Formats: sequence, C-alpha cells, structure tokens
Amino acid sequence: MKNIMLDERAKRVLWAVVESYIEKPEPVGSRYIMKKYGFDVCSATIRNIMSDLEDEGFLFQPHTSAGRVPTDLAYRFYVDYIFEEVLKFRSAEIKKIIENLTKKLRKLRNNMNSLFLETTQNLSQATKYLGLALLPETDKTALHRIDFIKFREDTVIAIVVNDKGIVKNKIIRAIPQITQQELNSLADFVNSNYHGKAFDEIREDLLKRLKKEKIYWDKIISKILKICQQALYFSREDLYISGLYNLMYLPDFCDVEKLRQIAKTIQNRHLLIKLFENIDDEEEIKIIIGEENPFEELRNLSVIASPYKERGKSLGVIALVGPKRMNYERAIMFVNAFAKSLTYTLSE
Amino acid sequence: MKNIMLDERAKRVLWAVVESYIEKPEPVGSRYIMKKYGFDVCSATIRNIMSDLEDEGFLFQPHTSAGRVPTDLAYRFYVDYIFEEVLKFRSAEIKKIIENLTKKLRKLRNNMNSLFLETTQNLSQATKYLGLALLPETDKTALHRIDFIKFREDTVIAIVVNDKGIVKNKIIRAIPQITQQELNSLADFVNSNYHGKAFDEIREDLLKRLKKEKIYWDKIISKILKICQQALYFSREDLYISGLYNLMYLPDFCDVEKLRQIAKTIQNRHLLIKLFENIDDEEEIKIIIGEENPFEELRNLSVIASPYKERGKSLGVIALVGPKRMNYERAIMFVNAFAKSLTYTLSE
DNA sequence: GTTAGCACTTTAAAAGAGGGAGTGCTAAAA
DNA sequence: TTTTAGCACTCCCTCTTTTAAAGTGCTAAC
Repeated sequence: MKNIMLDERAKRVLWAVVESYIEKPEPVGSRYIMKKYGFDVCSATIRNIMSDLEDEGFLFQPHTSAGRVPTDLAYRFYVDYIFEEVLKFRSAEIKKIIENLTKKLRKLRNNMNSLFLETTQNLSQATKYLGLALLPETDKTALHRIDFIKFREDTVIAIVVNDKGIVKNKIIRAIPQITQQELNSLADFVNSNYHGKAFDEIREDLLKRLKKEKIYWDKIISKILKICQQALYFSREDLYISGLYNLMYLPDFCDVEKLRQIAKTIQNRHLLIKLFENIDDEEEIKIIIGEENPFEELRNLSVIASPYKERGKSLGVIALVGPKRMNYERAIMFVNAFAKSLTYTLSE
Repeated sequence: MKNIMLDERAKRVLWAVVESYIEKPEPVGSRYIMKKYGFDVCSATIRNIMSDLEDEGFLFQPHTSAGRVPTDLAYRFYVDYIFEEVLKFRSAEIKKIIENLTKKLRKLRNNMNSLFLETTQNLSQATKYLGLALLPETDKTALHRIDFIKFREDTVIAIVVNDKGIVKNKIIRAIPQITQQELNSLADFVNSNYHGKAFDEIREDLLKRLKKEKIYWDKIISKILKICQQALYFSREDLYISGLYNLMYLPDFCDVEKLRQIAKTIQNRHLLIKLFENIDDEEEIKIIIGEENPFEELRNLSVIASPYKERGKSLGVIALVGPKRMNYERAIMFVNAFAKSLTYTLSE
C-alpha cells in the first residue's frame, strides 16, 4: 500500500483535507486546514505536505493557485482509515438505528414487497442518497409451492412461491394437449417431493431424473419435466430503487450534463443488478469508490453495499449510491445498520 | 370559445407562431413569420396581429423587444386545429406504425409484462418523450383462477390470475386455524362459481352471500368470505414508465432546477396513476396541455393519452408525457397508433 | 526542517460596451 | 379603415475589462 510511505503528520493532513471537502465541496487551502484542525505548524509547511500528497496521487489541484481536492485514492485512504472506527465507536448509534428500523420492518415481515420498499425508502430518506435493495436470488431460497395454470391453448403460467413468501410467475409455451388435471398432478408431484428444497437443487434433481428415466418414459414426460425445470429458474430482476431525486438535489450534481448522466445510469436496472450480483458475499460491507467501479457509468459515484442474511447465508444486498464526496461515516453506519435490521427481520 | 373572435388571418399567424416555436424553442418574430410562411403583408401588419393575439391571451412576450412565445391557450388552439387533420390525412402513416408495432407485440401476446414494457419503450424511443402505460384495472378484467396458499401460521397468500394472464398476489392476515385443505376447497368454490366473471361482480356477489347467509353460517365462514372478498380487490398500481432520460435530454429542460423537478414528478408513481385513472374513457385521445392539468406538478408538461380496449370496453391507457412545446402532430399519431395496436393485440 | 514574506496565478463576480433582434409608434399611402 | 415604411427605442446576449479574493510556490532567513 502506498500510504505506508506517508508519515503520521501527512496522514493527518490528508485526512483533514478529505473531511473538509466532504463537508463542503470547495477546494481546500493550506491555511484553512492549519487553523481548523489546529496544526501547530504554519501554512507553508502544510503547503509542502500537500504538494507531496499531490505527487503521491492523493490530491488534485483544479488549477495552480487553487486549493486541493481529494482524488479517489484519498477517499480510499479516508475510508480505510475510518472504517473500523465507525463500526467500533459508533456502535451505540448503529444499535439505535437498527432498533428503530426493526420495529418498523417487523410488521412487514410477511410481505417482502413492502418490506424492501420500506427499507430502501428509509435508507434514502435518512442519507439523502440513493437507496437500493436486491431481493433474495430465487436460487438461494427454497420452494414453498408451485402451481401450474393452463392459460390458453398453448400457454401455461407457472406460479412459484418461495419460502420468503415471494411470488414469481413465468409464462411457458407448453404442449397443447396437456390438461389442467395433468398440470395439477405435476404440481402435486413437485410440491410433495420438493417443498422446502432449494431451487437449484430441485432443478439439478429434475435433470437427473430426466436423464435417467428418459429411456423408459415417453417424450411427453420428458417435455413436462423440462417445462418444470424451466419454471423453476428465475433470473435476477427484482431491484428496489428509491430516491433518485435525492441524488439529483446534491450540490455534487449541479449541472445539466451530470444530472442527465445520473438519471440515465440509475434508470439502467440491468447495470445495477449486474453490479450487485457481483458483490462479494464474504465482505460485511463493500465500498466501491469512483474509479474502482467495474462499470464505466458508475465511476463518478460511490457505492456502499452490505449483504443481508438468514442463518449466516447471504440472500441479497442493500446498498447506497452517492457522490464520491459522500459522508462515508454516516453512510457506512446506515448501510450496516439497515442490513443487520433486515437480517434480524428475516431470521425472526 | 375565444378563438371565434379571431379572423382567418390571425388564426394563420397564431398557427405559424406555434409551429415555429415547436420547431425551435426561441421567441418568434414578426419578420420571420412573414417570410417563412409567405404572408403577403408586411411585418408591421403581422406585428399588429401578434399584438392583438397577445391581448387575447394567445401569445406572451418574455420582454418588450423580444419575439413572442405561445401560451397554453395557443397550444390548445393549435391542437384543436390540427387534431382532426392528423387523424385524417396521416392515416397511412398511422397504419404503418400500427402494422409494425402489432407485428412486434403479437409475439408477446401471452405475456402482459413484456407486452407493456415493449410498448412503452417503443413509444418513448419513437417520440423521445416519456412513454407510459397503465395496466388493465383488475376490476375490469375477469377472474381466470384464484389460489390460496397457506404461508405461515397466520398468513395466507392469495394468487389471482385474470383473463389477461396477469398474475397478482395479496398477503392476507388470516385466521390461524384454517388449513391448506380448507383453503383449497375455498379456491375450488370460487373458481368453479366465478371463473370468467368480472372481479367487481364477484365481490358484489360475495357480499350478497355474506349478508344473506350470515345468520345460518357460522362466524368462520363469514370471515373466510371476507378474506376472499379482500383477496379479489386490487388497487391500481401497475404503471409502466419508460424513457425518463429522453425527457431530460430535451432543450426544454435545460436547467438544473427543471431537471430536478421533472425527475421528482416522474418518480411519483402515485401521482401519475391518479392522473391516468381519471382519464375520461369516452374520449379516443385525451390531450392535457400545461395548466389544464389537475396536478400542479405536471403543469409545465403536456400529456397525451389514449385508452386501449377489448371488445369496445376500455381497459387502461397508454400515454406520452412531454414538454408543452411538444411535436403534437407526431405525438398524437404515435399515441393513437400505439393504443390501436394494443387494442388489436389484446383482442386477437 | 520550518517560517515569514511576497510575487504570481487563476477564478469568480462585477461592470461596461457593442451589436442584434425585434418591437411600438407615427405618419403617410392605399 | 387598413396597411406600410421608417425609425427610435428596449432589452438581452456576448464579449471584454476590471477588480478582489483565495491560494499557491518560491526564496531567504530562522
């Protein structure tokens, strides 16, 4: 890591610059830092340090004779610096947030839709950034029940309820001869054999059956099993997004081009889903700052995401999207607290 | 109507000003009008006419010595003027649009979700405004099938499929004692008695039963019927919205405050749903220009909406939201064509 | 290594100048 | 009575200039 090369004083200066800039989005000068953060060296010394920090890639000068602005590297330094502290020293506050939210969410425990809507709305409301939540991936949940409904001559609607109470449906082009009776017994078959089993397991097992019994059973059966398999696969598409206009009211996005860009990016659900699918489940809180983002379109934003879990297994993530000049302290607290609260609510 | 007071020439001038302004959003001058529209009077005369039009409330001058800009009244005049003509003289074009879209939609006939998504996306794409579609109100559709699924001790999920193949579900807090068996027979009862019947009818009929048989049947039954009734009511919430960023790239919304306002308004789904619920079903195409809008937030926008139908009965609306300075001709064509195409697709 | 001092840079805001587009008015012509 | 020609006037937009403020970088002394 680069910041090993910085001495303690330089770190303090860097930290101060980032904090100042987060507070107010204006280039930070040496005198300001000296006074506000009580350095007992004169501004020229700070100036030298800042110049060094610029050489190291932590600060950036919009033009000679302006103050300095943090680079992504500086935010990364700042976040790494405060991260542990936030979770440790702010635990009381975090606890409070968790308690308040959990109280609200408990009532919505049975209704995932409202639960996640409420969560993202509260998250956005509290932070003034964009709140996001990705619903549990169906494959990581278990089957509660499936129903097949013959809709038109050649169409079957498969309705699947998972153990979270999330209802999903899939339109399937089916063999015309099949009757509702037959579909009912198919559903019975699946429900009695696979209730409570994970979706990916079920699909795998069906595949096995398909291979094994293909020789004995007729074509219709194998086709039906295929339909069934198809009915149990859902790509990830349920993303809750709240508070776009909160983002748009920030001083960081105060020109027309930026606003348009943001709106375009955030409306691109696929992009966001792809991003959050890739969030590493191992990490408790994942922070992606600007250029670190794998997606071009999100490189002038920061993302803070945290998985929510059930019995230790992560189901999905909730996240905050804001400017790079984000109040990371507050943001980390809230994302952490909200993810925990969701985890509690779902595990109760 | 006020414009009865205008003579033919004044109307031509007014029409020209609106058309010019729609073409390019800059105050329109008298000389420009004279030359471009081949008036054989001199600019001073046009000037006098424009001054009269201003007195009548059709035009507005940003400041003395600027050209004139149309008021909402002028747009209304313009739209009333071109409306009939568009549908009459552009019918070939409209037919073409209908054909192309219908070809695309036909494949999605069984999947309402994709169908409406595709429709709004295409509508926005074609016009560069905001495309909207309100799904058929459940109450105006017929029951295809209902299922009750016992989810947790005190929770039942009602899953309803209507005759359009739209699946909706409702979480119901239920009496704890009820078993899945009982729920199944309840579903059987509803399905066999009410398949193909309109939702409002069914609810009404259930209510009648409830009143009539309350005395004989026990409390459980009446409670179940109540649950059932509840399960069959869905408030309107399915609105498809496409192309917010198209709106945001228009020159009409080229400052920060307007962009923020627009984003905030369009994110307000409830508002939009309320607006479109109130659209009069009688009219083939409803046009709401600026101040005519019942909702404050939408008063610097124009809305063009048209119901799509099935067997003469309107099911929902599709709409376009754009700036008041909208290309009404094109917009009317597209909304009209798209609504018709949806109507065909749903009636096939 | 740190400080004081000072010249220098750059921006942002204010002030001024000029040009252009378009109007309103008046008096004459149709 | 309506239309036209002519002209002064208004207002905005753009470009330039000025000024003040903030902050730097450098040098020489501590």
